[in-house]
Amino acid sequence: MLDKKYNHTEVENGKYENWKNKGYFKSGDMTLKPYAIVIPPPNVTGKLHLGHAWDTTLQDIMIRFKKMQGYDALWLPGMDHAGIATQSKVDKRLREQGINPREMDRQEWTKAAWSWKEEYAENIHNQWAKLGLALDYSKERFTLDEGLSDAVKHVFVELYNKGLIYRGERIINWDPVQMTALSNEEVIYKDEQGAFYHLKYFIDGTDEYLDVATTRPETLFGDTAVAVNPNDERYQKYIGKNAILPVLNKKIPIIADKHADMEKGTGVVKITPAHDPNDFEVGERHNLEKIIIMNKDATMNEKCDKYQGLNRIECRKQLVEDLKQQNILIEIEEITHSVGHSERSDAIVEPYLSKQWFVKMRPLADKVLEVQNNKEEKVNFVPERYEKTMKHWMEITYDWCISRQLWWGHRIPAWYKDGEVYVGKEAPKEEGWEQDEDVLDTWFSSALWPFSTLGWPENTEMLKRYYPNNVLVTGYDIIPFWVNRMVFQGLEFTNQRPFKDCLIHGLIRASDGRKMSKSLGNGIDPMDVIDEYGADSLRFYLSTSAASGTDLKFDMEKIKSTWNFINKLWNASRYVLMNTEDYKETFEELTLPDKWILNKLNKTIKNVTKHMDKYEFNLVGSELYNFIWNDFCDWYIELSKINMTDTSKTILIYTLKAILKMLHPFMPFVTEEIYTKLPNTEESIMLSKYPEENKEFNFKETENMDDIIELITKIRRFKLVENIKEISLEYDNEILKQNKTILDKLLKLKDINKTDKETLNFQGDNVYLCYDGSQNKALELEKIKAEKEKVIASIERREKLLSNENYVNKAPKQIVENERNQLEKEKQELKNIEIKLSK
RNA sequence: GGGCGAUUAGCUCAGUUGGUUAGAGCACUUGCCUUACAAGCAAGGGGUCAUAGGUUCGAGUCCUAUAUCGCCCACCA
Repeated sequence: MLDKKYNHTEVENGKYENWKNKGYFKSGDMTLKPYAIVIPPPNVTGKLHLGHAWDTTLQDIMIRFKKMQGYDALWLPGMDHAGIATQSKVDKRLREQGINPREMDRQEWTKAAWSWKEEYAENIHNQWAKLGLALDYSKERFTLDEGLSDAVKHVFVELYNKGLIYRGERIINWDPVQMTALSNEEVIYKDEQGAFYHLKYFIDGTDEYLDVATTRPETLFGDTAVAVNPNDERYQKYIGKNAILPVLNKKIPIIADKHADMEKGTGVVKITPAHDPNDFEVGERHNLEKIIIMNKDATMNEKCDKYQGLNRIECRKQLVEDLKQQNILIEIEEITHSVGHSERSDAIVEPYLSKQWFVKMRPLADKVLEVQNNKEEKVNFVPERYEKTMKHWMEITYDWCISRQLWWGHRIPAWYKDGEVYVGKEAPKEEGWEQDEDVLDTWFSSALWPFSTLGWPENTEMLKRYYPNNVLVTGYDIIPFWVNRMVFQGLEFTNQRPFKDCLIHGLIRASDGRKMSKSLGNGIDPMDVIDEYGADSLRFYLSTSAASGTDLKFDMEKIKSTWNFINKLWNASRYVLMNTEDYKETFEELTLPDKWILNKLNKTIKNVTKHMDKYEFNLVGSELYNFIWNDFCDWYIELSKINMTDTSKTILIYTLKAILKMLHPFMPFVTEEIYTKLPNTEESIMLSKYPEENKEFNFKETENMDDIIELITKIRRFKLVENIKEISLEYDNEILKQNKTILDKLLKLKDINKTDKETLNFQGDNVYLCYDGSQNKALELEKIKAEKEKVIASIERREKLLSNENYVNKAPKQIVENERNQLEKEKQELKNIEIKLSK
C-alpha cells in the first residue's frame, strides 16, 4: 500500500540503478524500428545547470515515449572536451596549487587535464542519473576519444585536399588572456563607454593637417596609410601626398579608398592593416605594409617607441596624455560603442594579424541553403522560425578560423619542414617534420557528433541504422556554434542532413527575467530543486511550462504546484489500490460513468499522442493535468464510491494504468513506483506499451453524463449561494431516473418539507429543486432578475447569429447545430425564469 | 542598419490549419476536517486578448501600420 503522502526522495531512490542494471536503457533490438537521438555533449568543465536539465528532459521524454511505442530507441550519451573552457579551468586549478601551467611540459599538462576530465565526467554521470535519463551508456563517447579523433583527422584531411581548409595570414579575433585565436562566434559584443580621439595627422611639408578620429589611438604605431574616399571633394588635393604619423614622425601615404566613408566622422580614416579587418582589406588593395605592434598578451612591442612593454590600456592612457602635450590631440569625443569580448575570458578581443587555419565556408554553406529548399531532405526546425536563423547565418558566414593556440584538443594534423606543409592522418615517415603545435576549435569536433559517435568514417552498422538522427534538441543560443556546423559537415561528409528534426527550446531565466549566471549569483542548481521537490516535479515543470522555442522564467511556486499534482496522482492511486485488492477483471455492465471516463480517456490518448508527435509537450501537460485532476479524480473516483463493482474496479485500474504510461516519459520515477504496485503489470513501466485509443470505448451516450455533471454543478452553486443545507429533487426524466443514485449521493438529497421550488432544466425536461427558502426572499428576486438579463442578452446574440444567412451557410454544420441547441436551452430557461417571476 | 519574438486575468503563462460566451497554475472570495488527498473538496469573482485600420459570415489567431520591451546578426574611423 502507498503511504499517505508522496515522498519523492523515497520514490526516486534506487530506481535509476535498477533500470540501468536491468539494461532497459540499451538499444540494439534489430527486430524493431530504429529511433535515435545523440545528446548535446555537455562540457566537462563543471556542473549541469537548469538549461541542461531542460534540454535533456525533452530528449528523455521522446526516448521513453518511442521505447514504449515499440521503437529501438537509442539515446547516445557523451561529453565535449570543451577546449578553451576546460583549459582555463585546469590552468586555474594548477595556479591555485602554485604551478604555472605554461611552464609545464605539454604532456604533463595534458595528464592533468585528463584527470580533470575523469573527475567531472563522474559528476555529470551522477547528475544524469538523478535526472533519470534513459541514456544508453554502452554507446557513450567523448570528443577526444580515439574514434572521434580519427573522424576529426579524416575531415581535416579531406577538406584540405578539397581546398576547403587552408592556412593563411588573416586578421583574427585574438584573446590576449587565453592567448589564442577565436572564431567570430566566440566574440561577444557589449556596449561600453569609449571615446573618439581626434588626432592631427599633418600633411608632409605643410602646417595643414587631417583630423583623424580613432577609438584605439594606441594602434597608430601600426598605421601605414591614411585613407579618404575617392569621391570626397574635401580631400582630393591631398591624395597621393604623405601624412606624418604622430610620435613616430614617419611618412605614410594618403590614399583614396572606398572604405573611407564620407558621411562618417571627418571622412578621414587611419589604416592599420595588422590590427583591423577592414584596414587589412585596404592594405591588400594598396599593397601596404602590415605592422604588428603588439605581443601575444596585448602588450606593446618594439615597434612602439617608448611605449614598448606597456599593456594596450596603459599605453592608450599615456599616449593620449603625451599627444595632448604635443598639441596633436584635437579633442576627445565621448561615445558609447560596442566592444568585442572573449566569450570565455571576457578579455577585450584584439583584432590581430596572425597565421591560422581556416575553413572556407562559402561552398559548404551554399550546399545547406540548397538542401533547405528540399522538403524531403531538409532539417525541420521546431518552431519553424529558427530555420531563418540558420539560413541567415549560412548567407553571411565567412571563413571559420579553426586553429587555437591551446593544448587541450585535437592537434592539427599538419606537419612542417623547411617551409613545406604536409597534411595527413599520420605523421610523414621521414625525419625532421614538426607537427603544428595548435589544436582545433572545439566546435570542429562537435560538428561531427551526430555521425562520428556512430563510428563514421567507417560505414558501421550503427551508422546505417541510426543516421540521420531523428531529432536534435538544443537551445536557440547554440544554433550558430553548433547546429549550423553539424548541418554543413553532415551534408558534406554523409550527403545527408545529420538529423530530421531540430527541436529548439529557449533559455532559462531567473525570476527577475535576467539570464541565470554565476556572476549575478542568481543561478539555481537543478540538484537542489531535485532534493526539495524531486526530479519528477522538475522534469514535468520544465517540459510543460513553455511553448517550444520560448524562454522560461524559473518559478519555484510552479514546481511546488507540480509537486501537488504528483501528490494528487499519488493519492488517487492510493485510492485505487485500496479498493482493488480483490477483484475480477470485467468490462461487462458498464454504467454511464464507466462509459464516460473510458470515452474521455480515449480522447485524451488521442490528443496526447498527437501532441507528443509534434513535440508540443506543454499541450500534453495540460491535457493530462485536466484529465487526471478534473475528470478522473473529481468525477470518476467520486462516482465510483457510490457502487464499487468489479467493473468499476477494472476501469479504475485500466484508466490509472493508461494515465501512468502517458505520464511516464515526463515523470519516470513516480509512475514506475505506482505502476509496479498495480495488478497484472510488466516488471517495469518502461517495458509497457504506450496506450492507444480503444475504438470500442467511443460511446455516444456519454453526453448524458456531461449534462448530469452540469446539472449537479448548477444545483451545488444554488445551494451555496442561497445557503441551503437540505434539498430534494423532483424529476420525470428517463436518464435522471436511471442515474438516481448519482444524484442522491453527490447532492446528498433528502426527503424534506418542500416549501419552495426552483425550476431547472435537463435535456428539455423540468427538474424541480425543493427547499426551504423562507429566510431570503428579497435577495432571491434580485438574483433572478439579473439572471434573466443575462439569458436575454445571450438569446439575442444567438438569434442574430443564426439569422445571418452567411453564417448558417458557411460555418461548419456542427457548430451551427450546437448554436441552435444552445438557443433552445436558453429559451426554455427564460420561460422558467418568467414563471418564477410571475409568482 | 537588418531580422526575429513578445505584448492575453493581480502575478507567471497556454491558446500550432480563423469557429460556441478566451483557458490553466498561483493569488483572491464563500462554504466544507465528505473514511485517496486540507499540499484537499465544493462553488465563485476577475480579461474591450498593447493601439489603430483592414480581410472575413466570424479574428486573441490572418494582413498593414504604430507603440513599448526583449533577443539575434551586422557595423563600430
